Amino acid sequence: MRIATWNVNSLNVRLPRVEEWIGYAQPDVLCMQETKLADTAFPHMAFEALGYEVAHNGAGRWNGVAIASRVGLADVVSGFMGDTPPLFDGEVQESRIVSATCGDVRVASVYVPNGRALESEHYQYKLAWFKALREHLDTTCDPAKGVVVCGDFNVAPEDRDVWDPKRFMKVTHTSKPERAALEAVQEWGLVDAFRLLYPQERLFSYWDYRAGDFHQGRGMRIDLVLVSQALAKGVTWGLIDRNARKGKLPSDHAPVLIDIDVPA
DNA sequence: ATGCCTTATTTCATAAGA
Repeated sequence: MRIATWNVNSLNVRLPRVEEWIGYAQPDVLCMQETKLADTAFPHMAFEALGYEVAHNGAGRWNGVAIASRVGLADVVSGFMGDTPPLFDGEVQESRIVSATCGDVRVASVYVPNGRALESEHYQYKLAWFKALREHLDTTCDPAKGVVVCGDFNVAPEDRDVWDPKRFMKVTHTSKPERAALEAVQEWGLVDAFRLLYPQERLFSYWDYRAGDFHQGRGMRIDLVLVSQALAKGVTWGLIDRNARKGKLPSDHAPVLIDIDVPA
């Protein structure tokens, strides 16, 4: 199974690039984030034409996550669970996770809140959201089975996952609490598939649009494919498709794809 | 030291991203 994750930064704008990419990357499952679409506006026909079923959780304007699959799409769940209590008083439920069973694998597409700044209430929300993700896994998934949680985690797991750690001292995406929150999710029973394939490499999945950051190599690795132990043994190949960040109207993120021999 | 760009919308200005 070839599974991929891509923060598309508006599927309205990016649909031609996504269609092109599906054409040559041929993912079995493509998780997308920041579709910025309402469910009613999702371009289902474009994906059906390519042989994919899609589960989408979106309210328009902000956020929005999707799973496109050509190996089946069952038991779709939008959000954490039907009756997840709000993370804080007055929370507007945001569209940041959708789950589905594709083939024999339970897949989640996640878009972790940005956090904005260490002193921001949005940072506290980010940490709370991570905790809710862990609880979601605890209550709805089995770590002994085939599980993939992929998406834009808005956390660089280690210093080597940012272009210059010195410049990430007092900002989000690299702080200890954020990394601990990500680790708590991984401790449920998930490993970073990219690091299985590339133990040392410093490769990135996001580059700011500004200041030529992409061509200067000023990036971060914040888009992750986390796989359960049962699947980790079957990870055979993968890459971050840096070419998809080039050219006309690119997303600011590149897709990450991973090939897995899924045990029967 | 900071912004640089891109997107969507309650659009010709603002919010958000990371």
